[in-house]
Amino acid sequence: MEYRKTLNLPRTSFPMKANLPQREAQILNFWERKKVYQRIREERKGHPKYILHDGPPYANGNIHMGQALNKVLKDVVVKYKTMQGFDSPYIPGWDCHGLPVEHQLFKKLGINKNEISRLEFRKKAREYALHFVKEQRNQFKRLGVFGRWENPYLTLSPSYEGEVIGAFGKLAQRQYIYRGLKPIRWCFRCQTALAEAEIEYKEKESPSIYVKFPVKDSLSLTSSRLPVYLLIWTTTPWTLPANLAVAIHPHHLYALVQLDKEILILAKDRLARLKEEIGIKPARVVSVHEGEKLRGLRYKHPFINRESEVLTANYVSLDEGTGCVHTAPGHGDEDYVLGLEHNLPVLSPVDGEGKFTSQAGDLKGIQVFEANSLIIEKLKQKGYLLHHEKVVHSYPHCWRCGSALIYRATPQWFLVVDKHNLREKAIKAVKNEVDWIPPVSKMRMGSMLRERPDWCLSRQRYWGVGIPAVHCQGCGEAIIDEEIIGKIKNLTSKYGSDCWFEEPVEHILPPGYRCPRCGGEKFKKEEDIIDVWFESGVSHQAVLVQEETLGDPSDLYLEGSDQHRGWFQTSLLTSMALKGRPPYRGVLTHGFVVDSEGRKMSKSLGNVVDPQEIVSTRGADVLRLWASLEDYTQDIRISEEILKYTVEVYRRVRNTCRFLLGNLYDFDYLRDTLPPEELQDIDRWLLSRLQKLIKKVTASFEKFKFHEAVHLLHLFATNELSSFYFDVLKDRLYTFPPDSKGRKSAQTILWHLLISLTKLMAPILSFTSEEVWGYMRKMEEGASGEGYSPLEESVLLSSWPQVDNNLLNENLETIWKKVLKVREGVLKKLEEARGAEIIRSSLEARVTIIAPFSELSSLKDLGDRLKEVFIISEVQLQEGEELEIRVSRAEGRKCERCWNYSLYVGSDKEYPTLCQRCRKAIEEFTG
RNA sequence: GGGCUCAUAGCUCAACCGGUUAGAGCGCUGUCCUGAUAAGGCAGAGGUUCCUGGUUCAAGUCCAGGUGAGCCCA
Repeated sequence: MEYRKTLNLPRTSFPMKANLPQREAQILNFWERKKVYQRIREERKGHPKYILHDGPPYANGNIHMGQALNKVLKDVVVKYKTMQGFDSPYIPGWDCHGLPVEHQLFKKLGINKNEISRLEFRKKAREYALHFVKEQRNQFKRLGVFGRWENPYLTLSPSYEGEVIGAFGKLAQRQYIYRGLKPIRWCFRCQTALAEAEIEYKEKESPSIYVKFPVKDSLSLTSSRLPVYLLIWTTTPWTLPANLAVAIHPHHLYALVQLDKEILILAKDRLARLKEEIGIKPARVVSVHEGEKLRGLRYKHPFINRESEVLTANYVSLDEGTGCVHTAPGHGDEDYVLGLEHNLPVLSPVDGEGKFTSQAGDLKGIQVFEANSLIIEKLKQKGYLLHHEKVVHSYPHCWRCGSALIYRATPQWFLVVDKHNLREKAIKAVKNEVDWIPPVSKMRMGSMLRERPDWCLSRQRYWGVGIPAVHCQGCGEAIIDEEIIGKIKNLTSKYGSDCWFEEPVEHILPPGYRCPRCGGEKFKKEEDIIDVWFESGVSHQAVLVQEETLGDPSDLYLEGSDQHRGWFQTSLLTSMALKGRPPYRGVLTHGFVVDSEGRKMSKSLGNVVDPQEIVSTRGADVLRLWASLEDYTQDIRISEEILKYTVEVYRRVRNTCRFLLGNLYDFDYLRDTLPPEELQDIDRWLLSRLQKLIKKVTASFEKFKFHEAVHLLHLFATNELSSFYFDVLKDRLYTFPPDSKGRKSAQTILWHLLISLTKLMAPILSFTSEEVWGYMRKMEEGASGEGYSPLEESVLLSSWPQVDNNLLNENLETIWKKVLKVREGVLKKLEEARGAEIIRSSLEARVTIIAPFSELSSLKDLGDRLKEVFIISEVQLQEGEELEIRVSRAEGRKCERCWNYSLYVGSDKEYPTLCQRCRKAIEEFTG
């Protein structure tokens, strides 16, 4: 007889090979068809809310690994909270305005700003942004991310834009907004401001000059009667008319160096190089002073009737120049910031064409680069030029027209960070009102807030929301008026931000409007747009408040660590200023995706990993698992090796599910479940272990430590299930009569396991858990024969497994811990016996355990079960001094059906190849 | 250059307040099974805890410096 057919071997159509790319498509389809996300919303209505507010990714290009990671982490949080019973709607958003779209589009069109009208361009930009919103939406959905995808929030939607203007207006009303000068990169050929991304560095030849600035009260430094000069170095002589300070390093040493008939002040450490490079011949070093000591020293401008003084700054470097840095707040970033600190005016006597204005005196009308030689000549005549040569250096150029750029100060709109103690309040809120994960974020946020300058809100761009200000044509006054802003807000909310640029100014102004300063009647609209960071920064107003399913403040913002300066901060500042509290109760940050060496991804390094490729070759669940496998508080590595490992973990989980499904084919949960007291010891033990797993995994999810949860699940599947419990169970599952108590006891556990594990992994392995869930439902329908399953239609509609304290059994766990310890020793001895060719399969073995009485008792209690636990054919227990394990060949013959060795085999005439146990089973089977 | 941070087996992670011989899983090697089978079991080999110095009876853990890397700013 073919006894194999009398066994209850696993049966399932759940495939071992996942073939995720194809299968996931079907599951996505299932979710869509069954409207699972919508049904979650309906079923959670009225439950406590958990709001994760989506930081809008930029609608430009396909999604990259970082965005994929970010969205998956968000999805894991939302799904977990949902299964925990929260009403956790997720409304994804996109950042649609701004430079990257504008820049990319200009590139694509092959034109510049002057070759297209603003409105025409904006129309194209809109299409461009919306195109990528659509693309990215599909890519995110493909990752299995649940959310209100059909109606996301877009920063270019009229209602959002209206809120942006409203927020700007309110801040202005509360005097947070002012107008000031700030140097920006300027292309005088294109007559436009340029952003960092639009700058190309190219070699350029510039003059390199060393200039002497006469010191006024040199007596404080030296008793010498010789004239004393600060020696500065610059490659932009044309910025000298705007010189308002000399910066030196506070902690470096500066030398007074006597030349022929003069004394120069320069950094001591530069002296040797300068002797070499420009050939100065010092007679002697008069004295040496710490930079700090020279602070406040006054000097005369070399050709303008003006006095300024020496300031100290940490950015002063001794790598080049003289250590005395010519400072023109209107012509450089560092200069500007230093100037702000010392209340220097932002002098910038240069117009949009790059020509000097009347502020530059007799240089008026001369183009700045052409003025270089005139200025050098002037310095020479006055005797202030120490040295002059030419250098070739890397210099910023316009990406479009290729001309050299200049720094030029222009009027900009700012948000004052110190108004009404905003900065202090924000820092306090960071400290006391927000939960930062990981905790170091708190410090980082705090120190960034402490240091940040006022927020420049204006951009000289096309693609964004116009700043709702008007300028009086008569006196040039820039006006922000509550009434005007109210009107713009309404118009914009209805028609979108184009209306600001479309409508003539008269339509916007209230009838008979006059300039509050000069009474003028003619106005023009502000042309600048609002910084996109301001747009996304007010999403708490435009989204959290406006969307009735959400709420303000939110529970969590979850973004990459770059958002400490970005969204976390802009959102915090605007919320503090508008509402006096943060927009979030918690902030979670993750690191950046880097390669196997920990280096960032870049095209030039050739180490870029594409999420879409992972999805199409290995599946979204693999990507989701990868995102959950690593500790995201640090940088997250990805490589072929790591992906292979991820697939291995996935395989283990999948096969565990398959084994469970395969052994439950004839199990009807409602009919066959045994109550705990009727379960076998080992089964109750496993149930206790499962409760602990649920407890630990839940705790990990609560702490957002997904990698911990994954490790726990993987470890459980490997150590407790695959290598022990399942292995032991096989004999009972396969060889016991189908409806025997022993087998049903095992199956009861398997069912518990399957349902719990499937749920525990659902937030992460959403596709696979849904797939498993579907098989479970089908099984249930089949078993009950009623086409009805007690299981929810989707695992994501089900609830998180609860720990059943009644199933926890410390006593059992202690006993089994001992048994497992002994098992370890047995396995080692079995391996030795295998090596000595005494046995091959462990069932060929007979094991004798000699141990002290105290150790022996728990083993004895197991009785016949003990050999099952060791998967051997015979076990003998003996009392002895200390633990000893002996292995020999089992007696008797191998049962053809269960493969156990027994003396009974051969004794039965009817079933000569069976053991006693199988004989009974067979009778049940045939009878 | 400044702010914040990281570095533990080939990989992913552990190691409470400083306290025995730094632990797991995967991978690797060997091996068994062929009734989870493009599965599964067992055993074994892998570590100068990035480097240098210091504090301490004792350092992966604390301190200083260096190297490499990341985010942000300049």
